Amino acid sequence: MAEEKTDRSDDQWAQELLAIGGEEHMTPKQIAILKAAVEVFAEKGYAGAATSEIAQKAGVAEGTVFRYYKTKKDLLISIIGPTMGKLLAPFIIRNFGSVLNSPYETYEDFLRAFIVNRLDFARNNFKLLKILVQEIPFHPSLREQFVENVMNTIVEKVSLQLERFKEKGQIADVPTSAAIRFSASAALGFIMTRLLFQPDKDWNDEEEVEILIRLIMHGLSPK
Amino acid sequence: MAEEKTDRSDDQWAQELLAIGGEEHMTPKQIAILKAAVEVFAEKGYAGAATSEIAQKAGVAEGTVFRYYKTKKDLLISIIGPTMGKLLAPFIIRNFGSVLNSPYETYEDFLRAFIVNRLDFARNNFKLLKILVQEIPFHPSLREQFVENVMNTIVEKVSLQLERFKEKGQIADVPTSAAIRFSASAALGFIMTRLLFQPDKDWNDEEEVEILIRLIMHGLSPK
Amino acid sequence: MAEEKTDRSDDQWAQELLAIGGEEHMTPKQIAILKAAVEVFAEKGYAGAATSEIAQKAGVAEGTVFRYYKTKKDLLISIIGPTMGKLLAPFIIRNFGSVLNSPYETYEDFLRAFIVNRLDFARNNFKLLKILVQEIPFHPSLREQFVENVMNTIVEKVSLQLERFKEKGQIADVPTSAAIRFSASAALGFIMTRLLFQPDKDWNDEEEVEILIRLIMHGLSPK
Amino acid sequence: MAEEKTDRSDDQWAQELLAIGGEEHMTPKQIAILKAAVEVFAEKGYAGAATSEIAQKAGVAEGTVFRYYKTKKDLLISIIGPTMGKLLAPFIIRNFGSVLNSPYETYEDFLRAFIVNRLDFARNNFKLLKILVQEIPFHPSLREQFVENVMNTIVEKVSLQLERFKEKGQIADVPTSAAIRFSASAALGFIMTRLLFQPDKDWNDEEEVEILIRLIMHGLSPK
DNA sequence: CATGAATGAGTATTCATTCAT
DNA sequence: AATGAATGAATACTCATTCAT
Repeated sequence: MAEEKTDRSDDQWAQELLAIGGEEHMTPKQIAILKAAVEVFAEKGYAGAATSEIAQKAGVAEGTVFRYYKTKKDLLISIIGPTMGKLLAPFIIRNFGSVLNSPYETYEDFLRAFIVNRLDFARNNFKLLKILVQEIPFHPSLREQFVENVMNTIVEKVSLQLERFKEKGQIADVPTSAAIRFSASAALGFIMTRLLFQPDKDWNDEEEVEILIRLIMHGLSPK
Repeated sequence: MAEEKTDRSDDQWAQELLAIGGEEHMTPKQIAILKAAVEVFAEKGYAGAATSEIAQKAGVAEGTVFRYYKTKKDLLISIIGPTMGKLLAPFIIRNFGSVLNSPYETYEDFLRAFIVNRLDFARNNFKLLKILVQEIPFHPSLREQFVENVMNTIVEKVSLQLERFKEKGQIADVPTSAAIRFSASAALGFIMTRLLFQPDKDWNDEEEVEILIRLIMHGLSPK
Repeated sequence: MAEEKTDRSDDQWAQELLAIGGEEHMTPKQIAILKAAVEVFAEKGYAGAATSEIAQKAGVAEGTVFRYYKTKKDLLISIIGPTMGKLLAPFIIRNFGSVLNSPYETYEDFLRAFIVNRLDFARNNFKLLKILVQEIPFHPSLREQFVENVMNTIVEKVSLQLERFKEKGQIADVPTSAAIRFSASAALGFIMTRLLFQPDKDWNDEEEVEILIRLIMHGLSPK
Repeated sequence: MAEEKTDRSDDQWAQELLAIGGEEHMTPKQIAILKAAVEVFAEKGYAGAATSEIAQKAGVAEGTVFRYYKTKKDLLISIIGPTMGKLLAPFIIRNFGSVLNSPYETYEDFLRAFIVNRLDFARNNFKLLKILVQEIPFHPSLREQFVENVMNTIVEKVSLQLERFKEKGQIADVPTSAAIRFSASAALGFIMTRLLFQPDKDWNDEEEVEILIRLIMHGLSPK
């Protein structure tokens, strides 16, 4: 649960990278390459990034990059792949097994946990996510993988939860897909505004999250 | 109001391009180049697009591309610039002048008009918007322009409306910025799912919009 | 004797061009093209000059340049050719016919007339000469033409004069070729310093010419 | 004193290049590139030279040229820069320190040493000098550098010598600048005729130099 | 393992020249 | 005669990839 912690310095995603890479069998040079690649891909995009710059930033020779990653695309994939996996982590961990094991009593609790957790993850993996979002449109295989593995998995797992809460009468009787989309959009909109569009604003995260949850749960209509 | 129509074939954005380019004084070749550029930029991204491919797809010689657009970046800007402008169109047109002139009695009406109108625009300008979204991270000048001109304008205009409705007691007393973000996120989430992630699903747009508006207005809580 | 006058404004070589071009059968556009070509060739060199810039500076369409001069090289040659011819003008005019007709009593008089006249010519045709000097190394045909027509002609004509003066005992008994080279070098060195290296210095031309002639005639040895 | 030797084959300037380039740390390929560049620049001029031709003539791939010289202009500068420096060599070496250290008793001796030495240098560095002379008009920075560093240095150093000889009554009382110009013009005129205009003539260099010196010292007047 | 020199296909851009109007 | 749109070969330069050391 390394990514759960807060108060990380900006590029603490280095730790994520180790986890992502499969931990043990990575040499310091390989780690340096991955770190440099994340940096450069995030800044210039895959097509605009030069492997020579990555090598230089990693402090290795140009050829060394290709010793670890046969092609430039391999390097991209070995960054994006694990990042996609990590997006699923909280669901796999927390909801492992059946719905019955779910620790959440209300949808509100579930939402709160989800938003706080993923905001934290996004904060700590900002550059990785930036690459993910930037490159998915240009690599059909990545897109497929993303839709199939990530989106479908999330939708499926959350659907189970949502329907449980619906049955309990905790939430309104709207199509599950619309409800998920609505929740996820509102949450993502906040996370992206928070980290991407206005990162320098003086945010009170806890308060904002509560407002967000209130809006999702009660909408804009007055009591 | 060219972008208001529905049921366009996939690349009917060609018409948009004509309007975007300043209409009358464009030669067929220039139009072909713009169309080809939109196609290729959307598919491969600016950095990954080859001017030679654009020329080939446009059916002109490589040199011809540069007769009309001095640089590759000029070509990008002459696509993105007008697109940004068009994003503002409904606000400028419909809410011209003061808030008092607003034709909307309720926030719900306003929301509905906004979502329908922009969904339609997005449908007809899908590739243009894709380029816009994809390239903004890599061109600081574009980002600035976008934030300053587009986002600030929208936020400002919508703020006025929202506060008017808040005064009327039509919507809850939440911070305006959070309310706007919430509304916009929900709307954008729908539009992107509709067009980007599941374009092939059999959507009933009118119904979906009504559900979406209901969710925004009442949230997920049961009556 | 148009080129004999002094006090010309900087680009009075326009008149030269008319004379050079064969005068009568040139349209205003052709003249404009030639003038523009001289300007651009002098500034950027033949290889670095763009015909489009020449056309623009001449105020004509790009195609028009090629109506008058089939190729870019034609344009260069039609500038350089006549300029080479003009270099010979004073000899052909003044020494027309036999040596006996020569109007000069002493080599000193001849030198003085030559230097003053050619300095004036150089002043009024500065750009033309610049082109000549710059391009001759790169166009073997031009070089041949220059050596054969210009240099040999000058050497031959001056040889006759020089030998006459040598017979008269007016000048020392050195090989004619060395004497010519010596005189021409000293004169050219002054002209180039005067116009090319230090054009802004406050020159007293008459005095300088007298010193130069004294040096050529008497060398550096003290009286 | 590498450049002092005579009887070099045509492109023995290769040795110069090694010295010019900083000697030791040049790979064979880099040397080949420099040699090819000198060849092509001399023949076609900087603007008319194609890097592809340089690469081909050097027997390396196009990319290799740019490994060693980031731009085409870098390549030019790395040829011209050291050549300019070498022009000053004899003054720096021979007249190091003050005028008092000068090894020459008479201006004639000084002239003779200068002409012989520089003729030899020009012979061995013909193409390098050709490039220098050809490109100076088109590169303002080169011109400045040349005037400031080379010309001014030479003029200054020679002025000191000349004035010393003038005081001794060895040479006439003409303005120093005119005397230098006169000497240099006569010498350069000979060197250029010797190497550029009539390289194939059967020259007796020693005799020619003596005549030249006599002309500079005593002019054309008979004894 | 690691290097970095070498490669050559690929890129954006320029420009002399042509030709339909 | 004059135009200027169109061309496409040529140009300087980049970069992912290979390979001998």
